[in-house]
Amino acid sequence: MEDRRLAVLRAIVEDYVAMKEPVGSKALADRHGLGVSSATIRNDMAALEDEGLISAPHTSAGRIPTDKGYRLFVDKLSNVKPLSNAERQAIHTFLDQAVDLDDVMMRTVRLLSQLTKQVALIQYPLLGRSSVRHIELLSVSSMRLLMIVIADTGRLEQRTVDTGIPLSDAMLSQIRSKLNEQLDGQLFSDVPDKLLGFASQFEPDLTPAINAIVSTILESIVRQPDERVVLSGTSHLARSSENYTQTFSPILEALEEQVVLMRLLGETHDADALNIRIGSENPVEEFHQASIVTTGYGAGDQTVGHVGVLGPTRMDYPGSIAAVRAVARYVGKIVMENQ
Amino acid sequence: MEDRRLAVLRAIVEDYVAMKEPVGSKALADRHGLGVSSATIRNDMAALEDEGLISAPHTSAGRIPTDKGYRLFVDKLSNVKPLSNAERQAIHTFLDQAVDLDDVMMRTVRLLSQLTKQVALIQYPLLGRSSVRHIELLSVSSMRLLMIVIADTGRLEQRTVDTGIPLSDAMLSQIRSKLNEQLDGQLFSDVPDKLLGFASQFEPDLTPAINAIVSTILESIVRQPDERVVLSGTSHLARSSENYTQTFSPILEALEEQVVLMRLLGETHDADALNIRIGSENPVEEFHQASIVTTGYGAGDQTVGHVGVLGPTRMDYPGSIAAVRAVARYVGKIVMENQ
DNA sequence: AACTAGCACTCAGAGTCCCTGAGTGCTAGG
DNA sequence: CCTAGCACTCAGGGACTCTGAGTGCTAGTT
Repeated sequence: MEDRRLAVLRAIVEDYVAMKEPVGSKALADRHGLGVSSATIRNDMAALEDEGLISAPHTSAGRIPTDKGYRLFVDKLSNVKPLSNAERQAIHTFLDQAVDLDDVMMRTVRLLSQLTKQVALIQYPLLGRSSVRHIELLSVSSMRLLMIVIADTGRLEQRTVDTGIPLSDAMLSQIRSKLNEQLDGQLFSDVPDKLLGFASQFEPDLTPAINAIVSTILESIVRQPDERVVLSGTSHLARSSENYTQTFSPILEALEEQVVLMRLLGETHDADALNIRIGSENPVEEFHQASIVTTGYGAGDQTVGHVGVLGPTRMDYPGSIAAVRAVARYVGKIVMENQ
Repeated sequence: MEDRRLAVLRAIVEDYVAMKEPVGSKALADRHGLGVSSATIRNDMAALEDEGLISAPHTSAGRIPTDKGYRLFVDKLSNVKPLSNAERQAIHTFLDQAVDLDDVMMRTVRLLSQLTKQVALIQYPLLGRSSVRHIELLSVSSMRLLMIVIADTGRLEQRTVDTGIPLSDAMLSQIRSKLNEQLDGQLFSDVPDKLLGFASQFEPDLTPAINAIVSTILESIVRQPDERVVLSGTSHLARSSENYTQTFSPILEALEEQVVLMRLLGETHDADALNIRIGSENPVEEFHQASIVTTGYGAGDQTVGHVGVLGPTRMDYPGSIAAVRAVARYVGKIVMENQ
């Protein structure tokens, strides 16, 4: 009988997700082959309500799952919903067309939002976990140069540096080679150490210029708050959220805050495991009406970033999970194979 | 009397923009010092309606301006609304903090959307009008290399190239120097010409590899459809549009199409002049309920990109125009001074 | 003990009706 | 050419009713 109660919960979640309307005992008895009458289901529903798994918006309406109910469904009751071959195919062909990292990121969110009909988000590969491929220095004017850091994930960081003193081309290329000699292939997290005392390798009168360069490099790779997140598919959110001024507009606003997006995606729990936050479980106030499904991407257990979808708590969890997983796996492969 | 009719139109536009409600003859007579009675204003309004400048949503409501009415207002009746010093100051300090081109673009749309309470858009500097600062080639693996094109606006394009045959480091640096020798400082639009017969400068067995590199360069700079547009402030749109499922969701969707955004921003008319499209004047179906204010940015008469805002036809045109102009001027300065 | 049938009860939402007041157009007079 | 005044229109809001989906509970059945 305990089993049947859970079957009822599952049926409620599934029907509610499909119909977007509170579901009643009669509908359940009819549509799902539970083998009992609606009266029995009513008793079960009353029990489920006591446990806080479902609730009724008003007396004469059906029940809808609570956040706790969705949580139980996700943890215990949902079956994997494998992607169709066509969908798998679409992921591969669409992402393979990407020409550079920006393009990969953009295509990923596009694709994921189309697959899930929700808002998709992806975080650029974290610098801390990738390594330096090359550092380029270009003189812009006599006392100013452009520095470009290239990561093995294809991510680029550029900064202008005011050297304070003019640097000859010869000098510049010497600095460049020394930099690359000592940094190429190093993990970004190791870079600060490797750069300790870097200026001492050059003549003392160059020290201020060298230090300017070094500190710009450090700044460009440490700068965590700048970790970029891109997203797509906000129009799906518009379509699914009914009471829009109260919930929707704040969500849109929050989605423009990089810091908030980082919290949504970044708060890593179990490394690259799938992470689901349902309604009020969410750390950010604005998203108490929404659910988020995220996972890490990268090579093997090495997570270099996160990707996921955001939608109403009433979302198709099995479908979203499958899509996020599949896309994450493929993006990981693409980003890592460039090195 | 013709003058008064126009004054009435102006008053209607201003009141409607401020109140978001159809405005009636009595309200006009009270609030604006037109010096005539409401009955007279009613006659004027009837005339304006005959000319198609205003219309009534229903019999017992006030009037609202038509697209044609807004157009007349914008062309003839609106006064410039200068920005406050605080606003000017905000533009400077906020944009000066930008560390690279991506950051400039992002900060610009943020700022502009906050200033105007509307959706702000900006187009990355067009490659065709800027010139090559440097081309970098890095070997990734034996037969694969990473090519990075750096524009004088700070814009970066990167591509991976499969050379087909292995290239020694010496060879690579030779190619690199030749490339830069011939391309540095050239306008992007001249690059294809300059690269004609480039491969003939090297040994014949390198030809396929060189050609792969050359064609990747060409592809990366020609690729017009990839011209990027970024935007911000969609939540403002959510707040201002009332009948949202019909108009709002499609707009959001259209805003995710780069091609559409390009049409909105890109269709250059009078070089860098201010460009305003009101409601149905708009080339894109989805935006018939919206207005767009755009202008070019760059150095002097040299437009390298466009920037603007998008909002409901009922928008504060004088304010938007002032903000767009001021921001465009400053962005142009920043982007150009990096060279 | 577990299920079912049946019944009384609740209540959101849709439909109807009416009223109000903002706003109009028109006409006659200054 | 303007104004005062009047009759007219009609969206929007409030009050009311009705309906049906859905519930909880109890008594009966297996």
